[in-house]
Amino acid sequence: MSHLGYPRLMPFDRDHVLRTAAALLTRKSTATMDEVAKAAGISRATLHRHFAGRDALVRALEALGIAECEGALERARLDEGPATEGVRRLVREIEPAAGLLAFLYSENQLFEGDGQNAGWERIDARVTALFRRGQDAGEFRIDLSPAWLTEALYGLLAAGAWSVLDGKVARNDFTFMIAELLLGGALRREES
Amino acid sequence: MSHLGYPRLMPFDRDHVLRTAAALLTRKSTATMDEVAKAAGISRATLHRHFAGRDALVRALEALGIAECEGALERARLDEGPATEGVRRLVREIEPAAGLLAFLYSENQLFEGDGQNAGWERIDARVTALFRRGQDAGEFRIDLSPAWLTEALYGLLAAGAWSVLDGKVARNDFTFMIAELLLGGALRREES
DNA sequence: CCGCTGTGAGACATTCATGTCTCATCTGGG
DNA sequence: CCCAGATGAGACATGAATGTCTCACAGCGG
Repeated sequence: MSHLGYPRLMPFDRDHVLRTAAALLTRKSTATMDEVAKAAGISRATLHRHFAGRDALVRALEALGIAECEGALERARLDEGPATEGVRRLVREIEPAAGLLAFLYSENQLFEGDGQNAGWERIDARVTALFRRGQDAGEFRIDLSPAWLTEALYGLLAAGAWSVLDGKVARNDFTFMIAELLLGGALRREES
Repeated sequence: MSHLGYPRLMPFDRDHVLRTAAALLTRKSTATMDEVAKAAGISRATLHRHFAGRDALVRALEALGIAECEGALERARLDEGPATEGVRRLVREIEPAAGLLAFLYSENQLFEGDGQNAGWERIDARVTALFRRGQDAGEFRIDLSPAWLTEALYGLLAAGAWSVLDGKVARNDFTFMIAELLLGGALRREES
């Protein structure tokens, strides 16, 4: 597996580099530019040719995360049908990006003070609106604010992603666990 | 507020330093030793006299977090009464340490590979046992594993702590929000 | 065949946090 | 009063990551 015999010159694949970096930084948020480059199979020089520095790389990852989120929001069609099903679709669609989001979730603590990226605000607004719609429709309880439900969703996504990475839970259970806990909670229902 | 007129020599207060460091690192996880020292009102030299380095400081914070957790576990008396009330008591008791735990929660991603501190394993075991007891008693649903409920609790505690820091939710709602979401979920109940 | 473009490898300077050290000063006890 | 202990301030060396640069070479098109 180490070398395939062709240490040839690879053309630069921006998307591949970003996704590899996301996967690495999710596991090791302090990885150096050199480690990122090696993980992506390119040289540090090339990495630096395309991303001015670590900040630029993280910002590109943030943009990727925002794009993935907005794609998931579109595919989940949050405006259609019951809000409950919208939440389930959202969790399902966002699952592939959960690792990247978990990294950004812990990294974004640094962005306080300089006004966070407008992209996150738009995403927040759409998710919050979903929970508010569910409350107005009588599906969701009204004693938990939409803002908190949104933050709780993020926290559960990150917890789920890390739990999968640590092998504490099975990847196949990811969507079910998060959606079920967020929607129904831990308490057993009295079945009708 | 800047100077009280007495820039005198302060005796070293280990607990005060640790708690100040925890508060700072919760907001800015990359704070330098110099920033930690200034925040605690001591010189970098003194800080380094008592903590061999950043690793030692983080480890001391980890030990503090473990101690706070175990204290909360004791006070919550998880073995008494319904597991549901045990969860509520645990969240209430652990609230003062939530910021520190949120920091350690994101920092502990680094500890992978070298075998994490045995203290966390003990805490994990006690919390997991609480959820399992609730399942056995018929209080909690059985299609969500105790391990996931434990991880979800950590994730919600971190999300709650960061939300309070960001001013997105009120500090007074912390315990209620976390316990209610974890136990009951977002769905509205059919009241009897 | 030749030249252009982009890459890999590595050298190099710079920056920054860290860790160690010295020295002056303050505090408290004998 | 004087000495021991501990702190604050700052200088200094170290190491790591970063950012910049050069050079050789592979691919690709004319």
